[in-house]
Amino acid sequence: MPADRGQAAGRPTISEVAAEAGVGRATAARTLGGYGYVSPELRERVLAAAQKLGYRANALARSMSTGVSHTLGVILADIGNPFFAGVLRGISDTSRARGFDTIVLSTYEELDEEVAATNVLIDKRVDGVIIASAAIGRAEVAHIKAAMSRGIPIVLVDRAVAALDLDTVVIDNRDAAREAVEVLIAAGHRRIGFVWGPSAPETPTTRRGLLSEKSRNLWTDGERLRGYLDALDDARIPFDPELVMTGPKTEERATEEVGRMLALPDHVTAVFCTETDAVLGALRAVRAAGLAYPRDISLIGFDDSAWAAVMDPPLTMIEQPVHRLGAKAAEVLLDILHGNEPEHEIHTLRSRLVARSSVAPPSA
Amino acid sequence: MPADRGQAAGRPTISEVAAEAGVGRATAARTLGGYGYVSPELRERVLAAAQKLGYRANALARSMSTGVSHTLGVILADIGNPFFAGVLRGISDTSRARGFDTIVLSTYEELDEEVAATNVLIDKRVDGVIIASAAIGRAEVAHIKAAMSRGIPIVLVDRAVAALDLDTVVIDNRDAAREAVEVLIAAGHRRIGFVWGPSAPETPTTRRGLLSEKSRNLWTDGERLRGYLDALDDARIPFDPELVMTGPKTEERATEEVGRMLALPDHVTAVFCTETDAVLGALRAVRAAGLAYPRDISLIGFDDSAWAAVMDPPLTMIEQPVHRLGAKAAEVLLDILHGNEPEHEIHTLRSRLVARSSVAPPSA
DNA sequence: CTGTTAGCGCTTTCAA
DNA sequence: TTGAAAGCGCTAACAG
Repeated sequence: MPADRGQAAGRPTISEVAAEAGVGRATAARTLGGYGYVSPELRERVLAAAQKLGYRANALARSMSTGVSHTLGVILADIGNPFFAGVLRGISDTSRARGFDTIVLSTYEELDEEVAATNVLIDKRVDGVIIASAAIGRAEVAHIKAAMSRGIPIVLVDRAVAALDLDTVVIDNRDAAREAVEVLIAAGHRRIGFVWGPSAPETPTTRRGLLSEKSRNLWTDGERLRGYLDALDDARIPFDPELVMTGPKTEERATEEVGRMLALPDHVTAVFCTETDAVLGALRAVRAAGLAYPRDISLIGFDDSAWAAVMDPPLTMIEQPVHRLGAKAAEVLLDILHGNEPEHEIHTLRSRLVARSSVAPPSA
Repeated sequence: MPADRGQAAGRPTISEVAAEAGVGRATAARTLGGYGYVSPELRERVLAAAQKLGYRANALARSMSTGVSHTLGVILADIGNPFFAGVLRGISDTSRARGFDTIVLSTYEELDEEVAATNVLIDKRVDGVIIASAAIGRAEVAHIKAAMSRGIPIVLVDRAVAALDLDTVVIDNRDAAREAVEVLIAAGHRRIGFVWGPSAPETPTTRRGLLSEKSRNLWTDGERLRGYLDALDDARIPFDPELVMTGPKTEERATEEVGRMLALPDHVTAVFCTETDAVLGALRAVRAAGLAYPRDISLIGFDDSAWAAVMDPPLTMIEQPVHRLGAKAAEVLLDILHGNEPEHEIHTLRSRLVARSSVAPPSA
């Protein structure tokens, strides 16, 4: 075996430090590892030797023998999405402060990727995992259950999964959506578009169909749709399937669909958007139709952004506590790692409707 | 030593698989590790045993003996910033495709954090590091040189560091800025604001002061400032320190400063912004002054966004190939890990000025 | 082609 | 208090 296998040039080991200091391996390990008793004298010598050689502990070796890697795994839909980027920042800020680093994997809502990501994290022996899962039904959670049965602490973030008894950090999407739609209703709207709805293979036209698992809603999407329906029900406004967008969840599609809703004989006078790209699409449709908000149409959307505030007029948006969402998830996970493992619960954080100027009464 | 130290419940080792299959450790290791020769027959037995026990290789142990962790370290300013989130996505997409995962650390432009992050990555024995360094002078690169001397391959992204001979992936910030300012000049502007400039302790009023190291420009900021100056020089427009923002780089400050430039007797008729938040601040200042773009003032900014396209009027912006920046950095690093290590070079990617509607001739 | 054996660098008993 | 020695799970010589 080549002498330098596994160690590049100039990476002294604890044995070398011990030799340099003229003490035993264990003594060096104790002082450098910060555990056990060591006389001040030897301690000094070891420290000096370590300093001289530029010693840095090999975290891998340490993890091997302690079984703790001080690394957390994070599985998200898309690290390039501002929402998840914010969540990740929350996670990494708080875990870093407690001495943990993070390995992040994006799934792009692909269940296969999620499974693969889970396996990677298991293999790398992360101490715990935070995951925004795309899993919906019981049939899709096998990989998570497998990880659980291996004793890996897991906390869910952004999306709850009914089939899993796990700590979960979310906002009340249903309530947030209901509140937003209520604002629209209070302003006098009755024809309110919903963008975007489920990307079902075939367009469901009933409430049941819309909410069914087959239409493959993400949990958040389903909740937001329910909130929309709640508000309609409370105001006794009949549900009209023509006012909910279906199909691929893209900005382009949202533009088309809002365009369609705007062209209906009994057209929409307001649109509620469940995501940033949906808002963008709606905005384009409004402009393409030669209309202006909030005069001709009112708008409220999910996921506030600094840009929303500088739009003219500024947009009324739902703000999620992105950083806090991640921070809380990390806190809960770290607590579990610290041995505090009470009942698993769902931690619901508060979102906030930021009222600006994209809502007005419907034009006569 | 407790029997289960380092291994949680139900994590079979290769020895257990070997035992179950009734073969030697090495044979099991060979088939599971995918190296060496194993007869089809034994191979089958091992695979079956592994399957039955739910065996997953311990990547940590593997790394210990091979000296390869299949993990890349990434050090960025702020993972919550859309630019870096995009870069990270590029990095993680391409490294993931080649079997590498990433540990990400944010520094918030704090050199201390950058040093700490570097150490963490050294300790965790990542195979290579990609870093957007805040280091400027020779005095600030010790941590990177230390990592280099330890034999860790490093590639720089987004920011070049003159004191370091490393592969570097950037865009030509100077040229991009020059091009943008030239567009403004071509439209007839001569009083062009620059937001934001260096956050020097005291406001430098000379070109030299502005560009000096003491004013602590990030490399990108310095380059963009140079590009601005280049364009001015080419058009023989005198440089006026009053038109460059100084102080903290925040949206609020940008609002103040653009407000000030707008109120000058010989006020600005166009503003060039070097960052998204600067654009946002400028937009607020314009509105606060009761003005409208591009009629009263023209605007061009760095870092295009989907929002910029739906503004009314849409904003002319400089688009950076964020994903590509990250992807290229990862490719270069992975190539080095693969043994291809030609000369270190600076890879300059193309940015693009996306002409929309925020530039018009100055109003008479 | 297979099994034995010796590490990788660290932690942790255990006896001195 | 300190050092010797075993072990974490895997890879890789080497002998058979």
